[in-house]
Amino acid sequence: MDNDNLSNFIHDIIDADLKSNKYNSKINTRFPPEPNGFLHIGHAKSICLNFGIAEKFQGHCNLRFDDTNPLKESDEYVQSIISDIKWLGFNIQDNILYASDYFEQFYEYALILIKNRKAYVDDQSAELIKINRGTLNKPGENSPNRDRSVEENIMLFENMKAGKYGDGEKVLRAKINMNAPNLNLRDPIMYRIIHTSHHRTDNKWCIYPMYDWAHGLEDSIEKITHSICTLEFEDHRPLYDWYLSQLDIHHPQQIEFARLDLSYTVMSKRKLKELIDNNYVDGWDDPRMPTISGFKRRGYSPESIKIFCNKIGVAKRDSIIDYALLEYCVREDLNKKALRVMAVLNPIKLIIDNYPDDKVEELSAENNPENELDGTRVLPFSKELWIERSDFMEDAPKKYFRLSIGKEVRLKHAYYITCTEVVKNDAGEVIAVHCTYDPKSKGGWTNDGRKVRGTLHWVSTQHAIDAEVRLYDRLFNVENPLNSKKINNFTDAINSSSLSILKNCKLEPSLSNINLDVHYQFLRMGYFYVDSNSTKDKLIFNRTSTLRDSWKKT
RNA sequence: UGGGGGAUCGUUCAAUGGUAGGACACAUGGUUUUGGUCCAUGGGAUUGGGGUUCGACUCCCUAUCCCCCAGCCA
Repeated sequence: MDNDNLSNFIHDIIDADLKSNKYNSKINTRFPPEPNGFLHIGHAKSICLNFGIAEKFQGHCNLRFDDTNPLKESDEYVQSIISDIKWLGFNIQDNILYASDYFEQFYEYALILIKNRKAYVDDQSAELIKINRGTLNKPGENSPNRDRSVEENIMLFENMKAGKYGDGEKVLRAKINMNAPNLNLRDPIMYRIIHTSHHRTDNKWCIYPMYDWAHGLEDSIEKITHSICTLEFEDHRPLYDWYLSQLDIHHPQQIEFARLDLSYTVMSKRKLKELIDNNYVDGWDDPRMPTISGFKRRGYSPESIKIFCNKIGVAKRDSIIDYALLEYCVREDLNKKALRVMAVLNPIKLIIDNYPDDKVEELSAENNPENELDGTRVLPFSKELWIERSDFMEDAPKKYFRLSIGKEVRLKHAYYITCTEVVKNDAGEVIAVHCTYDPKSKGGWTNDGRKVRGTLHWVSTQHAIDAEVRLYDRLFNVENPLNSKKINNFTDAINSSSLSILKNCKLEPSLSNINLDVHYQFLRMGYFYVDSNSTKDKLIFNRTSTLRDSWKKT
């Protein structure tokens, strides 16, 4: 990945900081997910940004779990996040950290703020705190508990920690300014009481730090230099800075960028979970999901995701990236590495009348025209073949290069054939096509200068293996399901045909010894990848993407 | 209408007072044993109005539009 050439406004800031020796020339970043869901491609953007900066500037990037809310988090999510980041190819062996490992330190820091009269325990109910916070246009009102003595605050805070109060009975608040125009500064809550066991600290704690209190401290403890987050945290930066200044500890610079949004999908963990919970998709790794695990199962390569993340750029304005760009990136990568094979998805029979009944020929086929090193394989050829239903048409339009009666086409790697006759069932559906072949065109070529435009893929019926193939389309019918005038709820825009399952597909026999981790190109049909639920007895392929198709029916 | 951000081809990212450029998408050709790949060509943008300047996407004024914030979520 050549990200040395990458640049964006954050790189510019770092360049300037390096020049002024702001952080002793050591650059540290972090990727801080909350383990409350699976990672999606928006996270991949952040991962590539943060790990990419570490690579480019010879620094470090930590994976740090922001596990400050036991109500929503679990080890299952921790494990999925680790595995997704490893799959993307970033080295995190020694860099997996947890906010929960710093809880003791956070507590000590809180005591310092209390002693400096910068924090107090508040007994007000959640409702009251909300009311007294004021509104966008109205200033807040001081809590009656705001001026408790240091001693009383320490005692109450210790009691909070010791579990003497129930959930919501007390909170620790920073004493800043209830009149601040920035709502985040109106005595924000630092600790709340939650009597729930935590996936790592178990029942050791019943007070848990809020994001704003914890995040800067985590960054500071880890000696992060550039704390990169998304735009909605711009309003939180004054608070981030306030906590660190009060404590007078290492002070990273928070920088905000616009999160990734992709057309025809949704990107919030909450919405994705809603799709799962309501059975619109099969789970976090459903191949239609914009999750890392979804893309993996769909057959995207980690490289294609990284190419994409580096191509979309980093800026501060809200934008929606065209899904077509993602598809371009996966095609670009897979075109180089996918092994070409032949598979007929919607089969009809092709009978070569002048080919000997029992003869079987072994033809040689290249595995990848983009890479000679991928070698060749052997294809069995015989009198009866499967071809694609859409490759025959009775009344073909002018520019149809495929099969219709009287027309000659090439069978890839095999022979020229000319269509002679079509067989239909009682319902008028085509069930078989007859043709003759030209024995002199073996390998799919003659020297007589004949022009044969169409080339079809095929599979010998007696050698074919069966498989199920799953075709995927966009999950939503509108570009921006969360903000579309055409619909009320985002689920109204779900594409009801985002999945279609083909159960009668015929694959060339070389696919019987399948390699699970290989990306295939089914010739002329697209890129395909073995599904994780595939078995020896029931082979299942997912279509990663179609090929670009410049042929448009009139 | 309190505060914080942001407006550049259809989409997205650049241009840091000096020829508005790239990528994707689209269109048209060429090559081709995949209607793939590859190659070439084309159309297409500075939110509006003023100002400063030899020169403005960039600086100033003004108007407009969009996003975020009133969780004991992150």
